[in-house]
Amino acid sequence: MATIKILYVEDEANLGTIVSETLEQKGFDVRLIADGNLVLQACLTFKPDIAVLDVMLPGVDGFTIGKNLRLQFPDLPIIFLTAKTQTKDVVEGFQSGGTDYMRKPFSVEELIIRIQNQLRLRNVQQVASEIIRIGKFIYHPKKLLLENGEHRWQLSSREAEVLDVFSRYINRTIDRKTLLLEVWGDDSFFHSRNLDVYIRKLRDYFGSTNGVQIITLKGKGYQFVVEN
Amino acid sequence: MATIKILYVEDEANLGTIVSETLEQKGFDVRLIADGNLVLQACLTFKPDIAVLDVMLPGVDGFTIGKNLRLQFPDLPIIFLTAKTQTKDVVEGFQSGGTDYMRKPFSVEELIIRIQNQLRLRNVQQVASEIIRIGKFIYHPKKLLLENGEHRWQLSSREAEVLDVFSRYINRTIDRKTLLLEVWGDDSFFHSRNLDVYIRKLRDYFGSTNGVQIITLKGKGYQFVVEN
DNA sequence: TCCGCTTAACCTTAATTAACCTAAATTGCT
DNA sequence: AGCAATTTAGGTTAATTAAGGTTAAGCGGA
Repeated sequence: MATIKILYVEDEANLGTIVSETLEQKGFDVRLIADGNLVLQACLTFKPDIAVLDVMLPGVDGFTIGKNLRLQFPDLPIIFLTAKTQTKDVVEGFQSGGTDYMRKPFSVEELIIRIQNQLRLRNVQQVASEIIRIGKFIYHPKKLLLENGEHRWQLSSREAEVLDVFSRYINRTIDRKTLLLEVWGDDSFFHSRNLDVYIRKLRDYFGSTNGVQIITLKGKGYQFVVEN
Repeated sequence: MATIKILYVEDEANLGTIVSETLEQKGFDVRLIADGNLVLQACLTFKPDIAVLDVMLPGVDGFTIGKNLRLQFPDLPIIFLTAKTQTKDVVEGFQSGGTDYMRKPFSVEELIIRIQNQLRLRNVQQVASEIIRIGKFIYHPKKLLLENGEHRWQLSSREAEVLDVFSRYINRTIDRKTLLLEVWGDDSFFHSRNLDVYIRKLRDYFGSTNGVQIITLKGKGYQFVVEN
């Protein structure tokens, strides 16, 4: 594998420099950014393998950045760093799309270990995702095939793209905007009407008696309820 | 798959019991084991979705157990718990096959979050079967479903959000401000009128003869009285 | 204690907004 | 051209918010 690229967002200059240098000594390619507003842009150009975000940034909230990153880069591992100690901050961190969470002060060695761990987990998961179980249904994302005991459906590509998103949010809520951004790339009015059409198609596939439901959360999105 | 199964290895009896009970309250199926030598055996019979290992076990070293587990169960998420603070212990944790690592003392809430995070990273399905008993009613928060023997109601998202708060305050008082802040995020005048509307809807669901009452405490909030 | 004032909560309706659904139009293949 | 998939369109329905009149609890002063 090529060098691992780390996007590191940290506003404290001293800390940022020290950590960056240490990571670079260990062979990582580090892009240090102090301004939270530049993160999305940097992700597009730098294409990091992992993002490390300080949460306590001036101006923008690190969790908000995390959420936006997650929308644009569904598979990017994100480690939050924060001085906050309350459990609810940890909760918020994971809900904001984080894949790991560390409290400050932290040791750089531990950060490195956790970075490597995240990359390892991501690889494991990517290999494993050939088949996704959705209640009594089985979805083959690579083949665009959805089946249950009785039927199999060859999905169209749009149908599959929407279901891909849903399959990552089993028994969780998906906001409409996430869906629109991931599938159509923007959340304009027309695409929104469009999404309605595909929600309808998925609901038709799942039926009303198979323990898989897409519940509308008006003004928010959907709850993808899957009974086991 | 039914509920999520957690293998929890902990030799301190008190701590083990408390954590197990809390996890069970949250709907997990927990197998508590005190003796590290029994872990492999328990994994074979119990088939957990995730393992939580205390590292400081008498006799066997938790890291060694982790390594063995990893050999036998390459995809099992493992969270190490330890009082050790040194970075090298964290390093050893991850090298021993761990997928996450927490320092003692820890909050059970954070443990739950990290468990769910590990499961999410592995695409293990979360359960939709969590239920809350409210007198003769059963509320399914994940499905936004309220039922008693006679009826079932698919709640709207706002109705469910308000009931979510109430369900945490069974036979206790909730102040109006708490409700407003949790559901609408602020306690402005309009949202306050708005809350009235939803209180009314909930009262309609519960009816006047089913032993569930929302009693007004004027100027303070509500008392959520539930007979058993 | 009783009366009246104040204020919070109740209740109903209207307005707004979001989502649903169906079908027609368009696009993009082959 | 013909077909399937996708997008566009618009009428319909439902959830939510906003508004305002009504009721009643609580409180202070006589």
